[in-house]
Order: sequence, then structure tokens, then C-alpha cells
Amino acid sequence: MKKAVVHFKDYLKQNGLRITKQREVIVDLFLAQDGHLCVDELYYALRKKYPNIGYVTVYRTLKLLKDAGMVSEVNFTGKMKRFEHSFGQPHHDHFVCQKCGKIIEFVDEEIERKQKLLCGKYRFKGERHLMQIFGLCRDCQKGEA
Amino acid sequence: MKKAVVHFKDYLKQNGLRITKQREVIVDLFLAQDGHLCVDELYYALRKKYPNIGYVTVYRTLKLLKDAGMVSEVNFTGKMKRFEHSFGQPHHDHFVCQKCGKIIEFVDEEIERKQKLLCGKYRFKGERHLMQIFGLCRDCQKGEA
DNA sequence: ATTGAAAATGAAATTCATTTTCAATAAGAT
DNA sequence: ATCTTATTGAAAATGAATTTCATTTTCAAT
Repeated sequence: MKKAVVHFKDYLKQNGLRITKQREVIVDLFLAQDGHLCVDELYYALRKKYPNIGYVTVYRTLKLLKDAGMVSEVNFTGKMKRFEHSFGQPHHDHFVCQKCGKIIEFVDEEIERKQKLLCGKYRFKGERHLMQIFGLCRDCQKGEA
Repeated sequence: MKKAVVHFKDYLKQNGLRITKQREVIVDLFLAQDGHLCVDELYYALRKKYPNIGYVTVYRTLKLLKDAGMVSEVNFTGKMKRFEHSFGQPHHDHFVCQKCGKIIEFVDEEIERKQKLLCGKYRFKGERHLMQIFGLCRDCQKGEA
């Protein structure tokens, strides 16, 4: 069993919560994806295999994963929230393609450093940051020519 | 009359739209503020002087200002949208205090440069970016001691 | 293996921000 | 002043997220 799944089950046990079929199925499928899913996408993907699973249960399970520190919410467009893995992942930022909606992650040490510098300069106690670059991804640039 | 107001009136005329009492009042009050207001805050501020103004009119007028390129929407917490001046303002980013909710602007040339570099590296055609640093503002740090 | 208390589920209802609809009103061109 | 048409404001509609609640399931104690 994957580390992440073990971590989740531990979290449940330590908090007096239960391991259910639905939670197993949702977490499995979520972890198998590498993308930035919204609840809808995950829900419909789940429905294909398990037609009785409830929309709200997907919401609730994602919230659990978030509480367990395994998932983080990201808001790109102000529309639906998206969820991404954050178990053993380093901090990263995002490119957001405004044509196809694709989300591309990038890691940059200098940005992390810069954040600390800026906080010092403005006497702000920074805890986390968020950086998103909007534009056109490689594929969508081709279609523009 | 302020430059911004003139610009707005020009925009209305050029688009066959009308200059109304409500629009004047909303734009005046919005421009007089320097903060990052949400619709609610602006609406209640307006109500004090003009109790008959409608909530929806505030929404619509902010949308107009956005279309006129004078205002930009910023999403900080995923809850209500906030609106800030963008007429003759340079691009800037934000600190967001997680205790008092205060929003502090900062401008940093290096971040702008860094964005371009990253786009080159990843072959992404960046058009705009967004950077937010969450944490504690100066005042709220005091209260923590 | 059975039981029973507590947690989880799923459907429906609710909330909250935002958008649309529409009849009444007001702007501004003629 | 008149007339066309945009605008207004209230109410209804929408869309995402959350809460409620009766039913079902888990799992620890028997």
C-alpha cells in the first residue's frame, strides 16, 4: 500500500474516524491522478466505477485529506476550487493556461528566497505565499500562429 | 474633476452608455477609498449617504469600471472578490494579514524580472502574474508577543 | 460472530456570493 | 417637451459549498 494511503489511515485512526469503502475509493482515485482536480471532476470519475457515491462525500473526504495535511486547495480562477497533492511534495507555484486551462507546476528557489527578503523589508511575518503566472502554455502557443 | 472620473465618463460616452446619478456616486466613493473593497463594503458605505441605491447597481458599476480598465478584481481568500484601482497604477503584489485581514501592496522589480525568466525557462507565454504573501502584518505581530 | 453506540453516507435543503430577469424609471438625443 | 432606449432596483435564479437529517455502516466491546 502506498505511503500516502497509510498516512491517511493513520490519521483516521488517531482521530477516532473510520475507514470506509467510500474513503478508500476516493483517496485511491485521487492519489492515482497527478493533476489539479476539482470536486466535479473527481466526482464524475468516481461515478463511472461506483455509481452510488455521493457528491457530498467527495467534498467531505477531500476536506479530511486537507485536514490530514495531504491535500491543498488552490484557487485559480475564482470558480471551483482545485485540489492538489501535498504529501511529501515541495512547495511549488503554478502556470495557468488561459486557453486550455492546463495547470503546470514549477519550483523556484529564488522565489522562495525573494519572499523572505520582501517580508524582511516590509516587516511582514510571512508564512506562505502563492504565485501564479497566467498566459499561454506551449501547446496553445502553437495554435496561435 | 479627477482624471479617473473623466476617463470613466469618456468610456461611457464612447460606448453609448449613460452617465447616471448612481454611477457618479459609486465611482466617486470608490475612487475616494484607497483600499481593497468588496461589494458589500462599498454598498454599505454608499447606503449611508444614498439609502436607495441598489446592491446590484454597485455590482454592475464595478463591472463597468473593470471593463473600462480602471479597476481590477483580486481574489484573496476565495470568499468575496475585492476590487482595487488600476488606473495609472503600476503592477503590484500583496501581503495579506491572516489575523486582521489587512491587505498591503508592494512593488518589486525583481519579481517582475523573475517572472519573465521563468516563462522563458518553461516556454510559457506569460501575460500577467499574481503573487500573494500570507502571514502577520506589523501590528498583528505585536499582539502575538 | 453479535450487538450497539457513534460515525458516515447520500439526498435534499440551506447558505452565500453573484448574475439574470423584468417592469418601472430616467437619460439624453431629437 | 417628446420619445427611444439604457438603467435601475427588487425579486428570482444560479452555482458552488455547506449543513441537516434519516438511514446505513463501522468497529470496539461483548
